[in-house]
Amino acid sequence: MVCTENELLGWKDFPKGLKVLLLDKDCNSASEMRSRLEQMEYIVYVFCDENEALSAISSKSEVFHLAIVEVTAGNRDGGLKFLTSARDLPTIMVSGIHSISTMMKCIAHGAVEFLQKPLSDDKLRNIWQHVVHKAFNSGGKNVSESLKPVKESLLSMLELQPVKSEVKNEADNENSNGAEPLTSVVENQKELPPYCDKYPAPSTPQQKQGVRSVDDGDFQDHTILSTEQDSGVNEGDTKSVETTCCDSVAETTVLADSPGRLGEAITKEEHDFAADQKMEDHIATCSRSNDCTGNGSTRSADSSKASGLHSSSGTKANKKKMKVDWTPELHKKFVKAVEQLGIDQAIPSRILELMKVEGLTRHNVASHLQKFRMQRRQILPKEDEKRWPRPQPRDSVQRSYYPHKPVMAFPTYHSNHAPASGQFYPAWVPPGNYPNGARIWGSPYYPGWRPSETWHWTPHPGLCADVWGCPVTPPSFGSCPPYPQNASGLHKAVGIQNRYSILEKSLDLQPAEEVIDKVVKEAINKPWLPLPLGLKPPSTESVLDALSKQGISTVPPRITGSFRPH
DNA sequence: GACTCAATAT
DNA sequence: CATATTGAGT
Repeated sequence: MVCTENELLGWKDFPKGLKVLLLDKDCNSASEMRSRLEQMEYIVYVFCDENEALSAISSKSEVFHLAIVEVTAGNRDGGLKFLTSARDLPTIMVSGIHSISTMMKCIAHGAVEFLQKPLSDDKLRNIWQHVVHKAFNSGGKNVSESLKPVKESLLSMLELQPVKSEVKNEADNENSNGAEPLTSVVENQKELPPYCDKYPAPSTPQQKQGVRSVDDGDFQDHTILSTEQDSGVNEGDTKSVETTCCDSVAETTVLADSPGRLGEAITKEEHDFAADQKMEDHIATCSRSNDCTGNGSTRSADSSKASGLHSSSGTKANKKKMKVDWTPELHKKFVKAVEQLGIDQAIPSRILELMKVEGLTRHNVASHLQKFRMQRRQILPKEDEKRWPRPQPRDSVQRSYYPHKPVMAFPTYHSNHAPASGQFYPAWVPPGNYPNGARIWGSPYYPGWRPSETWHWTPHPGLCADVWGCPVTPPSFGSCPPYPQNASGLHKAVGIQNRYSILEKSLDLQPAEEVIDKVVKEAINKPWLPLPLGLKPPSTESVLDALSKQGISTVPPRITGSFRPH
C-alpha cells in the first residue's frame, strides 16, 4: 500500500495527485489522454491490457483512486469485465461510441460515468468528483481501500470528523456533528478545489448540489480556519475557539488533527429555531441524495449568487450569520496585515487578502478595522501631540484620521538610542481570555516588552506596529525621547543633529510653520543647543563636523523625498 | 462596489 | 460595557 492515510491526510490541492488508472488498448489515444490528465496533475498509470490493469489493481502494487476505461467498437464488452472486477474503483468509461445500449450496459455494470469523445478538458478535469462521490456515498462500510484515505483526507479538509455510519445514538458527544454529517459536508464543500465552481460538473449523478463557490466571501461560513502560511507558529494557535450555538445544534468544529494544520474555529452558529426533530433519525448518514431538509429558517442574507452551480434542492442553504470571534491569533494576523500594508494602505479588502483567513469577510475586517482605528485614535493624539503640535490650524476637522506624519523611511541608524525610542502607544489588550492569564500581547504601554516569540517586529522601515498596529515613530525623531537620556556630549550632539533633521525633513515635506515654531521654541528652551535664531539650518558639513568632533563618524544619509508625497 | 462612520444588537 | 454586525452615506 503505497498510499498511506497520513500521506493523504494532508492532501493539498486535493484533486492533484489523484491516481488514475487508464486502460486503453489504443496506445496513441492512451498517451494523449495521459498527457492531458497529467497536465491536470493527475497521476496516470496507463495500461493497454485489461488483465494487466486488473492484476495491478488486485496486486495492490499501486493504489488507484479512479479508473478510466476506453471502450472501443472492437471490444464493446471489454470494459465490462473490468467494471465487474474492479467494483471498488470509480470507473469512468470513455468512448467514441454513441450507443445508448452500450452506455447503459456500462453504467449498469457499475461505471460511474460514460463520457463520450471528444473529451473536453472540463469533463476530464472533473473526474475527481467521482472519487469524492464514491468515497462519501458507498454506504460507509464499503469504501474501498484506495478510497478510504481519500475520504479521510477530504474529511480533514472539510474539518469534519469521519461519519460513523452505524451510529447507534451512542452518547459520545465527542463529535456532536455526527448528527448532521452531510449537511455539513455539503455546506463546507466550498472548500473543495477550485474546480468545483469553475467547471461544469459531470453529467451523471451529481450529489454536490450544495457546492458553492467561495466567491467574494461575502457570506459567512461557520468555520474559519487559519490558513497558516506563517512560519510554524507554535504559540497555541491550535486553540479552537468556541463555536457554541445558541441552543440546539452545537457544532463544534473539531480541528483536523493533521499535524501541520491548525485552525481556529471562530464563529458561532445560531439556529433561531431549533430544528427540533430534524436530526432525530436524520443521523442515517444521508447516504444517498442529501435530502437533508433542514430547518426552513431563511433569514435573508441569501447571497445565492454565490453558487455557480445549481443548488437544486431548496435554497435554504443554511447560512447563518456567524459572529466572528477575534481571537488573539486572528487579531495578530490582522495586525500583521495592517502593518504590512502600512497604516494608510490598510483597507479592509487588502487586509482580508493578506490575512488569508477563510470565511472572514470584508465586513468583518472593516468592522475590526474600525475598532482598531478608534482605539488608535484615542491613543495616538496623546503621544502625538507632543511631537506634532496641532497639525494644522483649522481645517483639520475632516482631515484624515492619520495625520500624515513622516513615519516612513527612517533609517535604523539610531540603534544607539535607548529602547528603540518609539512612541509608546497603549496596546489594545483584549479582554484577557487568554490561557493562564498570560498576556502574550505584552504590556500595554511598552509593546517591545512582549515576549519575543509573540511578535516579530517586521523590519518594515519605520512602520512598526504594536499589537494594535500602532505605528511607531521613527527612532529618535522628535524632541521627547521616551527615556531620559544621559546628558552626555554624544547625546547632545545627536540631539542637535536630530533637530536639524527635523528641520530639514519638515522643510522637505511641507514647510509646516508649526514645526519651525516648535524648533524655535526648543531652541529657546534649550539654549545649550546652538540653533541659529535665524532658523537657518547649519550646513550639513558643519553638523558633520560637529558630530565628528564628538566621535561620531557615521551619520545617516540624508533623507529626502522618502516620505509619502502627500 | 468599496470604504467609513454611526446605529444597533449581543 | 465592550465588541461585533448592520445600515446608510459617500
